[in-house]
Amino acid sequence: MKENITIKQIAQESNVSMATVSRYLNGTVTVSDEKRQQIEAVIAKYNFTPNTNARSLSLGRTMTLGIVIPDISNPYFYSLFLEIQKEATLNGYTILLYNTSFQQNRKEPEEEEYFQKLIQYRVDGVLVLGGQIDLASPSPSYLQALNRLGDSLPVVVMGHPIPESPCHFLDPENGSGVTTLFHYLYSLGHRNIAFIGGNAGVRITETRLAAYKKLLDLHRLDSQPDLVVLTDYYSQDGYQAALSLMEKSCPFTAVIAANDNVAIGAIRAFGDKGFSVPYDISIASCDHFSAGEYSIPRVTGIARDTYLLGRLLIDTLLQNIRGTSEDISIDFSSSLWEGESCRTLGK
Amino acid sequence: MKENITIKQIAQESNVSMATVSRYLNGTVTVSDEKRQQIEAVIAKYNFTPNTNARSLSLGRTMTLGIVIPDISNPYFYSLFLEIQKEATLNGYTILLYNTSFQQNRKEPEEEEYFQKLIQYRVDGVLVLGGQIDLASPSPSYLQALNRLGDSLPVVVMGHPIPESPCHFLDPENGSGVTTLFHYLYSLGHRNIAFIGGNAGVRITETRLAAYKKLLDLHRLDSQPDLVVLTDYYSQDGYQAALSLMEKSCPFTAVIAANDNVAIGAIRAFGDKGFSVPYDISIASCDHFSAGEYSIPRVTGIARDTYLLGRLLIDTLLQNIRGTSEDISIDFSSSLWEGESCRTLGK
DNA sequence: CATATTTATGAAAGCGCTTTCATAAAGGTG
DNA sequence: CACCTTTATGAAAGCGCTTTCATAAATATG
Repeated sequence: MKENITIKQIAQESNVSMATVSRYLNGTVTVSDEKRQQIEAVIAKYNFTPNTNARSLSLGRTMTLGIVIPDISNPYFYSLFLEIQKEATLNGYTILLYNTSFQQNRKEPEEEEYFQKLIQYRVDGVLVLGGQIDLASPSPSYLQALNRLGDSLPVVVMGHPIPESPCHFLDPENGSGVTTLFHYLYSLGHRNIAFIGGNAGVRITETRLAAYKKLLDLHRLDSQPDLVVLTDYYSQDGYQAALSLMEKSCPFTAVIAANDNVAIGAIRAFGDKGFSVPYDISIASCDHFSAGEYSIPRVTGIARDTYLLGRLLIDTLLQNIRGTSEDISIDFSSSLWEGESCRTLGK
Repeated sequence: MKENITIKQIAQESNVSMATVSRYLNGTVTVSDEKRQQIEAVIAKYNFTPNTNARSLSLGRTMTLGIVIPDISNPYFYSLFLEIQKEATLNGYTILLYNTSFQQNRKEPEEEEYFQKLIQYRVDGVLVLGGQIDLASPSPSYLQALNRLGDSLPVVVMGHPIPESPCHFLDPENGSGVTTLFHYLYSLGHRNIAFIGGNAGVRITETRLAAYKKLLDLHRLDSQPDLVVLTDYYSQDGYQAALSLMEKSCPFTAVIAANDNVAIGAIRAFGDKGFSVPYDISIASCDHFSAGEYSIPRVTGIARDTYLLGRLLIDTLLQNIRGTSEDISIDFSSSLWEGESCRTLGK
């Protein structure tokens, strides 16, 4: 292992001062040709790379952005992340990623620990994408930790705004996806539409559920509690939800699922019980991604524009860091991707 | 935004020296009750958190581990990551994650940049999981960057060993999965077995392909070049591969796919052309994960023990950091998970 | 050519923390 | 009780970098 070599040593060996080496490295000021060559030679000789910690300490700025994300393997979050990372890099920032594997019933306050760490690392800004913020009522200690974070740094949160918080909020879920799906299924003739969403108590679910109920109301349809099953976002959850839907005796011909994975799990469960999608049951997903394009049948669903959203998130944060805070609002384009999982009723 | 407060200010306001505050924070030495209380009060008042950069600088150690991973959304890598993160945290390390979104034909040398950054950040150790190292012949500049990384820090690489490298290598792929699948399909009566693997030129693919060819040989079966299609690891690749398999006139009754996603894409393609899995064609996956458990039909495949592997990787790195380097070798348990995508031939 | 301006450079202070060294106070020993 | 440990504390140096301030050299200006 090579011992760490410092600017000081580079300076000595190339017969210049530390200041000059530093200036050469940062290009802040022109260095004479002669010295530049000496310096370059010595740097190359030792493969020298400046110590970022020391630099940050001296600069009072780390050029690092923290991002706290509940489940990076979730395609929705992953695509947001990719866009954010790209934009951050272009602006000279390095990303410090914390994947919290947030699960509702988990005891460990992982997110709070990560908030604390981000403060300690003195990152220049933080992006919080979902997680406990999405719970209908986040724990007091979480809220305190988030506020403390917002007090120390520029923070942009993707989720429902919390009153009096020093953070900035951006809430892309307004139930419009459910509305689109509902109208679509309704126009195909479906009147008994079930809803298998994400976890109860989670904001996004509540919003979608509210939209769902409002639509039932609008169309003068009865709201059947038995047609609502809330679970989680994985295939196994869709599977379980579909089973429980079938156990109840309330009839239904169509299902709105929280995302593609849930829809795929449900298709599997229906199939296992002898029902076919879309012939017996239609199913559509609130959150389309590539998994739904290769399943059998392909899952019809709402494709959200993560490209735009990711960009908006990082841009907002960068603006915050630069102090030119300015509230933006954008209509998120989302479109219906049609597979074969829905079918006109009664044909 | 709160201005940053330092140990010095805490010390002044609680009438002790900086040294005492530092000692209190790190618990290195007992501090008298009286002073401790003063200090605690002032810290609470300001919500003070020590600056990690300064700490690292002074300590010459960052308690940070770098991990470079080609695609964290890939379930295989994600499960490795979760295990690694858990173990690292338990040992007091924070993870700096770089997702390279490595793609073979990409021009940008992302990985090399990240190696450089990790050196600059003076992380205490690095884990490189796949990526360009998996190419049959990584570029010279990549190798140089990797070696430079290994020269500066303890580095553990998951991938095929490179001679003379200062890094440690751990190569979990030996083709045994393909062997298991082949025997399984053979025992079901299949003799015309196709292989749709990951990218050509990638080590893991070559290893699996070599195993595949050796098995054909062993069973005295003809090796048909038309039955081998190399693409990538996503569903769309499986889809394309299956199409191209059907275009050729070489008959086959079974397919070994690189992973579940590829298998699912292939099933889709066969279906689109009027063939049913498993009735017309059997298909099995080298890398089983949950996606294959909910597809229709469920995909039979090799489940690799990522729990064990992740643990081995991080343990090896930690040992390296502690200087107690010791080569371990473990047999990776992998087991056959049976779905419904394979069927006895001719019944 | 004398003076004013620009440019290249170095010395040294400072970023926020840890730790060595020194010292004073407290406790233990025969 | 004199002496030796142990324990709690502070002063100050040092980690590797940036940057201000000062200075010397080079160039421009009238």
